[in-house]
Amino acid sequence: MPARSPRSRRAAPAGDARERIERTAYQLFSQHGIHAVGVDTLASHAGVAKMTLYRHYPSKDDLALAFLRRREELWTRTWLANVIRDRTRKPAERLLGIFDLFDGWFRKANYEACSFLKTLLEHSDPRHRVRIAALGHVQAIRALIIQLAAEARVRNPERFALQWQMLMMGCIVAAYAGERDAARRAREVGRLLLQSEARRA
Amino acid sequence: MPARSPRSRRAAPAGDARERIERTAYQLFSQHGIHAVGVDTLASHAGVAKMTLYRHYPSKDDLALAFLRRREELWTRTWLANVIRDRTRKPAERLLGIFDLFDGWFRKANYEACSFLKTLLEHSDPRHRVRIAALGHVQAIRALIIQLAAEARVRNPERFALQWQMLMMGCIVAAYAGERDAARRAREVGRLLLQSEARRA
DNA sequence: GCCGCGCGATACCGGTCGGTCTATTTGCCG
DNA sequence: CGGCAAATAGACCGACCGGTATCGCGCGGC
Repeated sequence: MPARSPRSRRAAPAGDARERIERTAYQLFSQHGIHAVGVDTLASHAGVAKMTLYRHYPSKDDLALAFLRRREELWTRTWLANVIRDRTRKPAERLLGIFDLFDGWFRKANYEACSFLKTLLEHSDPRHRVRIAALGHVQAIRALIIQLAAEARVRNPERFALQWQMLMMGCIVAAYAGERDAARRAREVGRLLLQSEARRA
Repeated sequence: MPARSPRSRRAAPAGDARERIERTAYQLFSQHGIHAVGVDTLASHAGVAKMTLYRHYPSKDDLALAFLRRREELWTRTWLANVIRDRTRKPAERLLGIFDLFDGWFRKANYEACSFLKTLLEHSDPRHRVRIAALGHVQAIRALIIQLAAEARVRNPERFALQWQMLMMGCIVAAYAGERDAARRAREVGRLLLQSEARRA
């Protein structure tokens, strides 16, 4: 239990509103982007008064930040990282498995692309908090790949990870442009990259 | 001369406003995205009355369409396609030259990323005219790559072009995320892809 | 020399934006 | 039971959204 405050407050109903808000923000923001969803829409979809929303989050930007954090928790950590590690113990296969995972993702009916990229692209001001946060989440994914690359005993994990992530981002965008086989095609390139970078221990 | 209408109209001052509008739209839309720029901002930056703007373009969407067309003319055709063809006659070098060109682009002070991708990502409705147009422009780029790939006698030009374009888009996004060497890293992967796909005649 | 039209300026339209305020209800706690 | 915190609905704010209407000016063609 996440220690609501110095002194224990409500028990059952409390936190319920906050959770509904954040869940709704996750759905709407990830599907339509942040700019495209107004706070009124958000509050009504969450079944919550606007004032309740503003009690929990000082501004829409803060809510956007919370959305990105949740996205990292659900998408990056729970979905990407964990599933990849559960699939196989062979590091190279784990890297390639990213694209197998992507393949299923791309075929979802309402494929929403990567929220971090969408957020990044829709905030042109480099000093904006939300953009900076999105950037951090992109780098968190890179950190993950660096680790996998190191386990795969790649020559230069940092460089490799940058290239691998470019492949990932490229196929995410390609899939959003309607290319159904983007993941498979990216996987083929990934295999090439892996072959050229791998060194036997 | 583009045949202004059935009967000749004004000579010198006419079309001036239209040109200013479109040039301003190009600057502002490519830098900040379409949603982020309002028509009032646009008109005032162009030094034009709002009504003049609406006389030339029925709606903001139509102006956005014109912006994308201009982007294809200036960016895709004039910059990308022509420069690539002028650099060398060797098809494989032309393909790799894309990333050399990108390298300079990424280092521009106000690097604005790819307008087609940004437009695509900020329109989630797949039936929206502007999104569909952006998609068309992305495919125009692919057509260009397919041609270069065919000239390079690649095994499967369509598949190759899709993979090559994923590399391009991936490094465009990576550069937007602040990765200064994205073009060089993408070029390395491109060389791998080229080596594996090339067949000697 | 006058008419027409492209243009600029400005006010306006209904709607939505992010954000605030108030008055009221609800429900847990000591 | 009384008090307090959380949540509610809804009005309200100034600003801006895309888009329209009106009017007056200046210039070019007949």
